[in-house]
Amino acid sequence: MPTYPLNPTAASLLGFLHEGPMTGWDLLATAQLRIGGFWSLTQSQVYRELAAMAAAGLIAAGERGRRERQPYTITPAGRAAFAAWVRREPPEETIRFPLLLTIAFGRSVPLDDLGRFVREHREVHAGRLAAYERLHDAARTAGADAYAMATLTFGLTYERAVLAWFASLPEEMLAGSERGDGPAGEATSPA
Amino acid sequence: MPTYPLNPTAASLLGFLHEGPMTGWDLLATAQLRIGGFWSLTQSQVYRELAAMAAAGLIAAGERGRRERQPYTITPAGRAAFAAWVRREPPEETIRFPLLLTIAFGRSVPLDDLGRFVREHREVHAGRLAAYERLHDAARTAGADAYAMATLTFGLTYERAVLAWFASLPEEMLAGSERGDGPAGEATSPA
DNA sequence: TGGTACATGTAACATGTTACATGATTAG
DNA sequence: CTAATCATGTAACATGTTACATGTACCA
Repeated sequence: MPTYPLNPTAASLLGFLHEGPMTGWDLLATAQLRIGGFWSLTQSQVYRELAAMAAAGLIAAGERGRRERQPYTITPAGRAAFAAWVRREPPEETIRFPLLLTIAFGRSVPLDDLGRFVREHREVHAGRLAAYERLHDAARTAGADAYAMATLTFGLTYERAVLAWFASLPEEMLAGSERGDGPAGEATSPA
Repeated sequence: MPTYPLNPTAASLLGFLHEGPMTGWDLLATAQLRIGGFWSLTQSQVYRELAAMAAAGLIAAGERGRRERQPYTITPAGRAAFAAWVRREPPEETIRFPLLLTIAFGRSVPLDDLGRFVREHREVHAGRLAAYERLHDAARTAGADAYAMATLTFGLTYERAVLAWFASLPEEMLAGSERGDGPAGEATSPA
């Protein structure tokens, strides 16, 4: 066995296929829900990895269902490849946070724009925190295992930290007029 | 002006070149220090982007110095391209955290391995927090601008949150025998 | 009968990673 | 004189992104 070199995206798909046969569409949805918070993937990647893994014998295509649904089943070789992957040393995380780049070069950004960017991102994170809170509660209620809880707790912790950081920013970075941000007017700019 | 489509990595290099001519080597070091915490880049990318930007007229190569050092200067076209880039809407961040994948599939990981992975990563983050604390202090003392402080504060906040999350994990996920983890023996396991 | 959600797939390109090749300069 | 560090660059490949093409089934 030459131990086909799995990448983390492919390995995750194999991981989900341990729970039963699934189609690319289902796998994408499952992955985005369960690992999407710390491992992004796209539809295109999913189909590519599935095709590659099928060619390598790690998964087997089943019969098409309705709407051309193409289910895949994990093979013994797939289980072996996954088992080898999951016990490797995980590399460190990478974060790519474009808003922080914009802030790092903030001297060059018109203040109105910078303020708008910061406020918009803050709202996005507030929304994500709310979503994690719902997911976390639901998982706890449903008696999810400690591994699922740990990942959800990470999301919660991360989003709270990001919001705390937003709150710590000096006011100038949050200010700036509303521009293109709703039904204009109403901008109660003080001072 | 067709507004050459900058990617964030190239744009960042242009951003640093506003401070004066620099070589690829210097740019790499500068970038890793100033934005490396939230925007990873490699040596190979730096040279590739510099070559592409020079070809596009955004930067100009100066005379070679000692040791083949090749300094680049930003051109007016480069400043214009950067100015356009920096006021675009920044996309959302992407995080790719392999350890969390390993935990998500933790059911399939031998407990000793999982514990070791978690402990090792915790140490890495403790080290990074310490590094951020030093950088943050130094920057404050040196009177760095609010933009630099904001990015350093992000690093601090993020690393503290990650460590808090590690501390919140159930003990089983941190346990497991020491294996390959130093000069064996001495394992004062209590209880 | 027309729009929306489902579902798969490809193509083209951009970006990121790893490894290697080459050579200059400095410090010991 | 030799090892370490500085410094640039390329090649090959892996991964990620965006856009498009195609068709099915459901539901109002």
